[in-house]
Amino acid sequence: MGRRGRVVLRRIEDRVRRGICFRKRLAGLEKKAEELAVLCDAHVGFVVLSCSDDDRLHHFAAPATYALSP
Amino acid sequence: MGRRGRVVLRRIEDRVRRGICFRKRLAGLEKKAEELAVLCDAHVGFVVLSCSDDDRLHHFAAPATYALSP
DNA sequence: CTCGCTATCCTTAGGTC
DNA sequence: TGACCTAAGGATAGCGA
Repeated sequence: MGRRGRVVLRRIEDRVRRGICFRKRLAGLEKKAEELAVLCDAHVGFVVLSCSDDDRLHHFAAPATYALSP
Repeated sequence: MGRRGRVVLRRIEDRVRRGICFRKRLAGLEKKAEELAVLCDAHVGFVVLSCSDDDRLHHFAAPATYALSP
């Protein structure tokens, strides 16, 4: 189990595997974006347009932590 | 060395540490965004507005891999 | 298909220079 | 200040159910 090798930056040709990867990584990106917003006091927003999985537009926005101290 | 404990989702109060964390995580987010774009054939773009580090707007955009096969 | 598991790779906080 | 190093926590590909 687990990942076999290192990530190769290349389009995943298999449709099913690409779709699964898309959903998992989209969730991962949201988490990272939120962490950046909270930990580092920044507004973060992103848009993802799936071209060959669900052909949909996904978006996410996280406000910065309410500035308590400078 | 290495990280000491788990990441606590809370604004980092120390200005220097927050700034270092911001730059590292911004770079990490860019990498993740590009991987999502390439691996999963999606357009990805994001905007980050630093509220207390450099007070600047950072942006990033990655085009999907040119659709070779459906 | 979706969910949960986990070995494996990746990211990064804290440190040094 | 920035670049580099490393341990450790975190993300995730492949599977099983």
